[in-house]
This record gives sequence, C-alpha cells and structure tokens, in this order.
Amino acid sequence: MKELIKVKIGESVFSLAKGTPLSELIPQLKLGDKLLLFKSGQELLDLSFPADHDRELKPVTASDPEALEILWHSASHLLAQAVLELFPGVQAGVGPATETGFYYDFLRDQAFTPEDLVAIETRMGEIAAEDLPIRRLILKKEEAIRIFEERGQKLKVELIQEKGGAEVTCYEQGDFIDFCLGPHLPSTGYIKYVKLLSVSGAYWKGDERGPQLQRIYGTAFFSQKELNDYLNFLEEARKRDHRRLGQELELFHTSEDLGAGLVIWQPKGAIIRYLIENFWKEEHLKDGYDFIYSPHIAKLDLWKKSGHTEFYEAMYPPLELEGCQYQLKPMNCPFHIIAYKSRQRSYRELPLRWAELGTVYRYERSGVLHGLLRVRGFTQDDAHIFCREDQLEDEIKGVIRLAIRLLRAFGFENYQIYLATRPDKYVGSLADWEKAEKALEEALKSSSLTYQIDQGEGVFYGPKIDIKIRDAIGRLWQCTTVQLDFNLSERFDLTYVGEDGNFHRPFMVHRALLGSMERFFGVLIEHYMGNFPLWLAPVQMIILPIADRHEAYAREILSGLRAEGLRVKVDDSREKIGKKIRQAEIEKIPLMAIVGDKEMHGNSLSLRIHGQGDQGEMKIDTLLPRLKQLIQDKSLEIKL
RNA sequence: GCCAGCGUAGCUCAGACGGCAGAGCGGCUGAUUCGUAAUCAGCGGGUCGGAGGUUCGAUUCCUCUCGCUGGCUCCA
Repeated sequence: MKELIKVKIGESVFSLAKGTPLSELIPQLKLGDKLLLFKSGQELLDLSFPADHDRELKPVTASDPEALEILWHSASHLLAQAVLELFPGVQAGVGPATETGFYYDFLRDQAFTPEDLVAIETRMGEIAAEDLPIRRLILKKEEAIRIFEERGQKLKVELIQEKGGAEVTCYEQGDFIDFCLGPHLPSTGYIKYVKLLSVSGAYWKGDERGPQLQRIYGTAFFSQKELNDYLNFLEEARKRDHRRLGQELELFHTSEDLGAGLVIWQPKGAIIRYLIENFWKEEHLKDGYDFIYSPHIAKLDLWKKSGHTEFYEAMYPPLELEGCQYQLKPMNCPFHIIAYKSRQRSYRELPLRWAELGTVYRYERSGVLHGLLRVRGFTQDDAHIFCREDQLEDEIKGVIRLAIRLLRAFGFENYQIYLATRPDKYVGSLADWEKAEKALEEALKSSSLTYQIDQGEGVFYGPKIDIKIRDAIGRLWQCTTVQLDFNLSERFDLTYVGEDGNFHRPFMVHRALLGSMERFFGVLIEHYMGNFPLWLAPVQMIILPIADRHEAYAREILSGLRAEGLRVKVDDSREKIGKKIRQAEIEKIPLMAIVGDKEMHGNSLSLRIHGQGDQGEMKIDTLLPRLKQLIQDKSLEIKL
C-alpha cells in the first residue's frame, strides 16, 4: 500500500499515491488543456512532477504571469530539438528564457543563415503540431552522462559533470532529451506561436577565452495576437530608434572621420542640450550645489594616485608632453578632490556639493559602442558631495529628491530602484560600509520609494543606489547612480577639522543623475519619439505663408515671437501649403502657424498642432501668453 | 576585443558574368501664387567606405583596414 499524499486545490482536497504525477489530477480539475502547471508556494511544478508530500497547489494557466516564462523555456527546448534534427553533429549548449523570449546556444562550425532560421522555425511548427508529450525524467548521473555521450553532446556532458548530483533531472520530448531542471509545459502542442528573431555569437559559459557558440534568439506567445503585438512593439521600438531619429531630425552626427564613439551635436541637438543643461544648473543651484570646471587631461601620476591606472581598464593611452605623461580623463572625481584639498576644510563648511557637466573619455571596446547610449567621449552630469557622517543620510535623500525632480520634468514617472550592497572584495572599514548602507537604505525608505536590494552587487569602493527609468513604451534605462566612495577619500587622504579639533575623514558621494548628456539624450529621443515637448523643441513654431504676398506678414509675426524668446522660423519655400505642412509634420515641429489673406487682415494666425491637426484661427495676443506658460511649465503636451 | 552580417548619390535603397553606375526623396533652376500631410518641368549630384593584391580590365574576387548593425564579454 503506497503512502497517500494530500493535495489541496482551492477548497477541494485530493489524495494521490506518493510518486504519481500531478497530471492524475487533470480530469478532476475540469480545466482541460488550459491547465499548464501547478504553483506550490513560489515553486512551479509541471504536470509530470510526482506527488512528494502534502501541498497546497494553485493551477497555472496561460493567463497567469508565470506561464510565459515557462512557455519560453519550453520553446527553447523545441528550438534545440529542431536544430539537432536539421543539423546533425551540432552540439547544444544552454537555452533559458529571457525577459522577452528565449535563446539556445549551439556549437557549429558554419554560421546559421537567415534561411536556416526559417527552416528551423518551420520544423519547430511541425514538432509542435505533433503535440509530443514533454516528460520529466530522473536519471542516475552516470546514465545521463552515457545518454548525452552517445548523442555526441559533449557540452551537456560537461554541464552534468559540473552541476549534476547523484541523480539528475532531464526532460524528454520525442527523440530529444535535455539536461534541465524544468519546469515545462505538458506538451509541444502548446508552443504554437513562435518567432525566431536573430542569431549572434555567445561565449560558452560566458567566458571570452572559451569557445564561441552561436546563439539563436526567439520569442513565443500563447496566441497569434500576443505574438503580433510583440512584433509590433519591436517595430514601434525601431521607429523610435534614436540613431535613426537623430539623423532624420538632424540632432546629432557621427562620422568615420571622427572615430568610433565620438559624437557631434548638431544645432538642433545642441539647443536641446543647452536647455537641459540650463534647467539642470538651475535645479542644482536651488539645492545648494556649486559648480566646478576642470580640464580634460591631467598628469598620469594623478591617475596613478587615484588608482585608475591600476583598476580602470577603459583609459586611453597617455600622451607625452615635455617629458611628462598626461592622461585623458575617464572621470571627474580626482579634479574635485584636488579642489577639495586646495586648502584645509572645516566641519562647518560641510557638506560641499560640487557639480560639473564633465566631459570624459573612455576607451570602450569597439563592439560595445551603440549610438548615443554607449560612446567614448561623453559628458556626465556629475557631482561630488563631501559630508560628515551625520549629514550622509540627508545628503542621499537630497540627491534622490533632486534626481526624481529632474526626471519627472521629462515625463519619467516610473522607476526601478536598486540598492547594491557590499561585495566580497571591498575597500574601507566594515563599520563605514554598514553606516553607508544604512544611510542609503534609510534615505530610500524615508523618501517612500520602493526599491530592491542587489546583495553584494556594490562596487568595491562603496555601496550604491541605481535608478532605472521606464520610458514611454515600457523599456528600462539606467541613468541615475549614487555611489559612496571609500577608496578615493582614503587614497587622497581627505580630511576636515572637526568640532573636536581633530582630523576626520569626510564621506564622499559620487553621483550622476541623468547619467550622461549623450545617453540621456538618446533615451529622451526614444521616449518622445522625436516629438520634443514645447520647451525643448529645437523649432517651436514654423510660420507657413500661403502665398508670396503673405511672407512679409509672416516675418512680422516671426520677429514679434522671437523677441518674446520663442524659437520660430518661416517656411518661405514656394511650395503649396499642403507640402509645407507635410514638411513641418515630418520635422516634428510642435506648432504650425498658417497665414493667408484672412489672417493678414485679422492680424491673427491659424494654428495647427503637430499630431493634433487644425486648431482654427486665433489672435497672437491670446496665443502668446498661453505658449509662454506651457514653456515655463515644461508642459509635456500642448493643450490650449 | 570576439562571432555573424553590412557599407553604392545628402537620405532610403536597386544593380551587375569581372566590361560606360541607377531610382525615389532631398538639393539647385524655372514655371505655378495655391487654405491644413507631397504642383509640374528641367538640371546637377558618385574615388560603389579606405588601402593593397589578382586580372587586359575590379564597385563586383582575395587580403588588410576604417565604420556601422545584432549579440557575447566588459562597464570605476
């Protein structure tokens, strides 16, 4: 007589013989093929999981948030099955779910071509149609190794030898078997709506000295509609691509003649940067910051002292002048430190908050460069705060408040906040780390912000808070970082004289709120899809005269509005009004003022708002104050 | 840096067996003077990313190089 296991589902309790798969419960639950898995606490169990002890289970169906990840994982197995069938001799690596789909790594001499991907996708569809059951197997380690050796899957053998215990879990569907903890969907028939997206290189076990595998990326959904929605989302993201918009709207320019990762801000981008920087400076002054300017190079010895030559890999090679070596700066910190040390500091003058839009140069590896988001020369919206221990928490709070105030102005309302704590390798005293981590956490708590802790993910020189912002289509971007630094304060022997007359070590906070002007601009372009709000738009209004005889009137309006500080231009091309409007819409100019006979006689203009269409005729005197208000408020949309 | 792919007019892209280089948009000129997303006609515009090699001949094939793209790795 086998032991009976009690399984509670909702209000009902079922009994199962120990070791029977949970799939025995299917007929009684009346969910039919909607039932995908069970959830037991935080653990997901597939239907082939054997009843082991009394549990309370929750059925998981396609509408549950957990289901998608399992679908993706199962889809990666399906991908591997198709690839191994179509390309004998290929070895499978690993194949997990990602945040938006799945991938699988393969070792193969030839590259997978786009045609190969089509063939693989087709084969995946066929296997899905066969609706093969996906079975969970528990094998003795030696047996599992033998199975994968027979199949020539050496990478799998290596994984089992490394990770497997005495017994290992494998999953089997048709002739395909994989070393995997699961869980998985009940059968391949659930994996119907699949799209393979790309293929790229990936290192075996992430080690760049090891062999390089080919990684096939894909995604899958439970319905054609969801898959289409996701593919549309990708298309939407492509339309927003800041590299494309940056060129179309003439915001910035890169050129082979400059070198990789170096950016020219063209006039339309430069005016936006100017406006952002002014706003940034005003807000920093309000928060009691002072400004610093520092040079772009300094003696190599400075960077030896700071430890950068030793620890920082992305430095440009030094250059020699009159027998002395100089270094292009990758960071601003040492300059602010030198300013701090320019004289003795008293506890009375702390905290010092020194900000600089500091341009730095980092020799990033060529392969990581990406538009404005990863460049070699960029300007950080940097600041260093030197403060006493009793000031630390308030300073951090102030930084977070300022960060959120700035980000909100651009329409970023959703954040993911991470507190990264002490890693295994660290400098500074344990006591200082504890104080600092506590201050960071208290600052977050008292700002009533939700955050998650990244245990051990701090930098070796101090704990940090990172803020990721969510853009208009839900993507996350890392911009803000607030870091404590125990390393530089020590290396440069920073001190202040305390109330007690003794020397004390100040706490040093390093922070960038927008991150860098380049990256932030890239994110902004994508966030707004090039439709900058009125206060940032390079050209706020374009005046479109209907015929030549209206041009003088157009210029009259132009000079009037320019005198009021608006960025306005006149389209004096000899095109029809329809063409002028089209051109202005393409240039994403927020306001279009159409002027013809009617307006000339009525001393008015006919307003059209980008994306909103014709607003009708109005007097300039009524429009102007409203526009000035929108600009002053940094309004994100134009409502009149 | 690594794997894979790409580089043709300002932009988006065709093209060919190795044999005079093509379109649309933009630009310029002219005509049109027009009311809410493209008026018509004409004209310019190219070291086919750069260097070297093979060849009678290379934009096309080969090598190197620069730049870009998707990833990996990295990110004090």
